[in-house]
Amino acid sequence: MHINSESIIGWYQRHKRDLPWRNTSDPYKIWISEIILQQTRVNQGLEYYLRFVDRFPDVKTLAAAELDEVLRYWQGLGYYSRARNLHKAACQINSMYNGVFPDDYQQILGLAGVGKYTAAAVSSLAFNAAYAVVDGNVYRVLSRLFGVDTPIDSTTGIKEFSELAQQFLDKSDPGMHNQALMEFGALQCVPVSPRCELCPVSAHCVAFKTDAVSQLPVKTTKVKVKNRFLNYLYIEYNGKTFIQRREENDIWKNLYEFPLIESDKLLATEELLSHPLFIEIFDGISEVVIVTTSAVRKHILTHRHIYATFTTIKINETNSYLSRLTKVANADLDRYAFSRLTMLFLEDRYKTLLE
DNA sequence: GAGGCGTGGGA
DNA sequence: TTCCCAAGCCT
Repeated sequence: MHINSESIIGWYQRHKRDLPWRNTSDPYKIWISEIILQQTRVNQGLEYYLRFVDRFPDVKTLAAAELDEVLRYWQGLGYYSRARNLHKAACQINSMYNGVFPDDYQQILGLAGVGKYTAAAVSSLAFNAAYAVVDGNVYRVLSRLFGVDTPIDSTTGIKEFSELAQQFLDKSDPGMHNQALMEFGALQCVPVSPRCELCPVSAHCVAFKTDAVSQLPVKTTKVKVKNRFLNYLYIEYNGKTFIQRREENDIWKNLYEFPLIESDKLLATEELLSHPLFIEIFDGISEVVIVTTSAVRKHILTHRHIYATFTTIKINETNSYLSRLTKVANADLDRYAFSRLTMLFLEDRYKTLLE
């Protein structure tokens, strides 16, 4: 290997952003930041990080909290399994390591929600252990620098890049090396139209010299988008409404939502009213008034297109079905974690009420 | 090992 | 508009 990371580390020290998790050696806070930053940009995660560590400053505080509250702090950030696993891992650390964050790579790797990337990041950044991180940035930087066109999402690609990253690692300062490589990928060696004329290693970059920068890294799989149709029932009952907690292994698990009728296509109002579940939900209630049905909301996820409606329904009595749900005053809805889709509906509704 | 899991931003 | 993505992990 005829190039090392020295000039990338130099670039990092000149260009790095001042971020809160870079001003601490607390493995707990470094861990929290790494989980938040999974598949998430710094700008999106920064405020969440600050609020989260303010409310849950250490392992014991996090482990002692209710999952519902942890999810409240995660609301809107996405990939909610991260929050569930953070809570689970805090409990693991409590019971297995007396609340002291482990300093060993294998032990860190054993925590819920921690894979090879996060274990390498936390052990190198907090304990300077010699493990190279391999994240999306590193794939991109290494594939271009060394001209590797093995697909990064293939079994051989994962192995090849993992070995390359470990060889490339500056064992004298693994934490610095890892941060430098990721920041370099995030700010300089960006996915689209990088400014190679400003790059400190372009002279050594195989992709630059062969004009292949725009074609690296190589990825094979393409996500297939499926449609889902969600018909939510926003029920008005004496200033209160009904919500339920999602418990299935599905999108938004453990978040709250309004009573839901999922269908395989868009439903006209008459189809919704005659749906067996709708009939069951309002069974025995004499006066069920359809106040309004929202326009269809298209909620775009990476792998799903969700078409959702919110039907506002007014009732003056309850029944056995509804009594099994959580009845909540409208003013108290902010105590529960909801998906962005539902939050956006609630924000629109609140604005409408003010008009 | 392929599919599932969120959200928001930029070209 | 449409596409790709952004510091992955789990099953």
